[in-house]
Amino acid sequence: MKRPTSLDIAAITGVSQATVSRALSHSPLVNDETRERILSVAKQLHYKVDSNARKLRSKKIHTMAVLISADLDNPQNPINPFFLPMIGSILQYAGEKGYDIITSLQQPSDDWGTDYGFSRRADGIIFLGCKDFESYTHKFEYLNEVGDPWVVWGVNRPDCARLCIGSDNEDGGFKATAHLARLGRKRIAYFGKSSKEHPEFRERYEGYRRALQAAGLEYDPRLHRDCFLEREEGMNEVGRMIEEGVEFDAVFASCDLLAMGVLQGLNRRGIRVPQDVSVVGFDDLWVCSSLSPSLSTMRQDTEAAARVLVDGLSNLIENEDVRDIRLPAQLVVRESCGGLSRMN
Amino acid sequence: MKRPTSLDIAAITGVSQATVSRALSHSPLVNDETRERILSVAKQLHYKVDSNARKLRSKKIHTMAVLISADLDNPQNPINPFFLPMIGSILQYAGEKGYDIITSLQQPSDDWGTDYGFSRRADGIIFLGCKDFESYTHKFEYLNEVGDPWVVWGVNRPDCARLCIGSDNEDGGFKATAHLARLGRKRIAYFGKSSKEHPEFRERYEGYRRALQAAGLEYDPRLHRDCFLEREEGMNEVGRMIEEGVEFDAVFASCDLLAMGVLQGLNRRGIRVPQDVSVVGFDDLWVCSSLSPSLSTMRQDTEAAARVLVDGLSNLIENEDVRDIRLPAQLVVRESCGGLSRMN
DNA sequence: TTGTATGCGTTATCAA
DNA sequence: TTGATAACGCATACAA
Repeated sequence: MKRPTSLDIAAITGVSQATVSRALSHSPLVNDETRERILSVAKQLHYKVDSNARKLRSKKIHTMAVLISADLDNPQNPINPFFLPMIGSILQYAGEKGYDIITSLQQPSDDWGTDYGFSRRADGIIFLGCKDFESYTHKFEYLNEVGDPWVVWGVNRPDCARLCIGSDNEDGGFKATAHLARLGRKRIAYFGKSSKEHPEFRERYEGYRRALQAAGLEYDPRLHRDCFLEREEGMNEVGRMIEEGVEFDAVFASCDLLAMGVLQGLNRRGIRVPQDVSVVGFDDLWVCSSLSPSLSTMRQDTEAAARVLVDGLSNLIENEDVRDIRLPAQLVVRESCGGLSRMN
Repeated sequence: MKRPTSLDIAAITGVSQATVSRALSHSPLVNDETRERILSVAKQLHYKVDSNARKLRSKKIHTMAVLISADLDNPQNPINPFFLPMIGSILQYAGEKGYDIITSLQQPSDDWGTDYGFSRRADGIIFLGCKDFESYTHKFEYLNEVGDPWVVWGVNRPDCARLCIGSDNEDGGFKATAHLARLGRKRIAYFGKSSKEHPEFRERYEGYRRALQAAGLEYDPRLHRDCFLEREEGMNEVGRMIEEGVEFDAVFASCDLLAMGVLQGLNRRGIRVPQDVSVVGFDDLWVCSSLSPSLSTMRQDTEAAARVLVDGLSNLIENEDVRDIRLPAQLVVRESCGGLSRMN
């Protein structure tokens, strides 16, 4: 089947190519009856605008690039499962707003400033996470220099990013820890990163510290366990803590994957959750409700996130005002922190 | 910063624009020394080819569309987690092969035949799954009429698709069931679809039937439980089976999400896994090893799948020979089916 | 409200 | 090995 062009439609309809173009881009400068005729012929021939020609000619190309933080050393599971529903909602919502999405993994070798804007493949970029913000700083700065709009999820670094969107991590860390304290837990451990290279985890850590203070609990560095995103790390780290003889009765893990590892580690050592140790995670991965014990966690609203990201980037592209947004993270109580049971 | 064009590079280098274009597209028709000069200037200016101009002019646009099967009624989790690592690997591998990827959810309203090829947004389409193949048949047929190359994962329908790629579901279903029979299980239930609308699950079901026969076990329709992709369905269905008084000592669930629901349902009723009932799933989602009991399953190799899909579509696009491929599914034994424990 | 003419930044064809 | 020149299919300034 041959692909028809706007010239074909014009010839059949008996109008000029320009009028066809106008009719198809919903220009008001076209007679209703003419438009009807054009649209009907276009539909009959299954005509679609050549997106490349359109993008070449127009200033805006109505396309967003989504760059996903990925662990390329782990081909089995390169993308953090937290991002899955977010990607789904971004695809859905951006589609509704008329944006195409091109997706890519964050490659350290890439030159984002030119790979998208300069090659005119996208009007702007959404960064989903960023494993180590510091090491990418110069890339982001170059992106700013080039002038391409971009938004980043999670990382709160207004010094560098024109628009930062994420959950209110400090508040989330506070709520999680405060809940554990309210349950009477006195020796609450923090599992996760806390350095400035990982701003979103650092914030959760700061919330943890504030909650300890608010509850009158002393901070003990031995309860501060440095680990990152993997289940295995959580499992190993909790084992190490036990071997070191550190006493604890609760764990706030800065993400659910770590929390899952902690649950597994405790389980293997016969430590009961929540009777002996309460555990709260962060993210609310879909699997939390299927674990046993089911995992209490700070829920991040990925659907809202997707909307705010797409709207924010869209505003940047259109040169409208934007402002950073912190979405509230919400405590979801399940079995792993005692109290209510069988909830969800 | 202003975006440079090939004309700018030409002016600076003192050659014609045509030569610049040739140098940048690795044409052999250009003097080595000239090429060096051009590339160095291009690099200095951060020049990138305008992909829209290139795609407009050339026949092939080196872009694949990935259409993901999605449950749009479930905005919280529209994409099946099974696809996550596959998407990651597709992005990675297609990128290495020089293909752009545009991603979209399968919208029932879309006109795939023209939305991609006719709008020249992609050279071909990869379908990740398909909730109900029958209802989409006419769409696929139209796609064939239009001549756009496409590949589908999972569904084996050579009558319609030029290229079908998936796991060997029948063999997988057989192996899972045969393993349960080997453990001495006599009353093995099948959870999942079995109608022709869902070819990949039907095949798993057929493997189940064949294994029953091979083991000399009688087929009992009461052990044949119709349900689909959700954890909840698995949980509800196992409850229903128990209420109906159907005796069973094993479950082969046609996907891990169902199996997870089954585990939960059994757990709530105090039925022990694997002592009372053995459970085997299908997929090997990343969470299988974190459940308790950890879930035995038929592993689908998503990384191999990604390669085969991308290579297959690439071959279709280049008019080379293709042939359907069934990747072997591999039994992964974990706690839920007894036998070994603490494996993985 | 419509048509004419031009150009977006490439790749491809031809001639040199 | 290179340069001039013609498309690619559309959007838009301008004229009518």
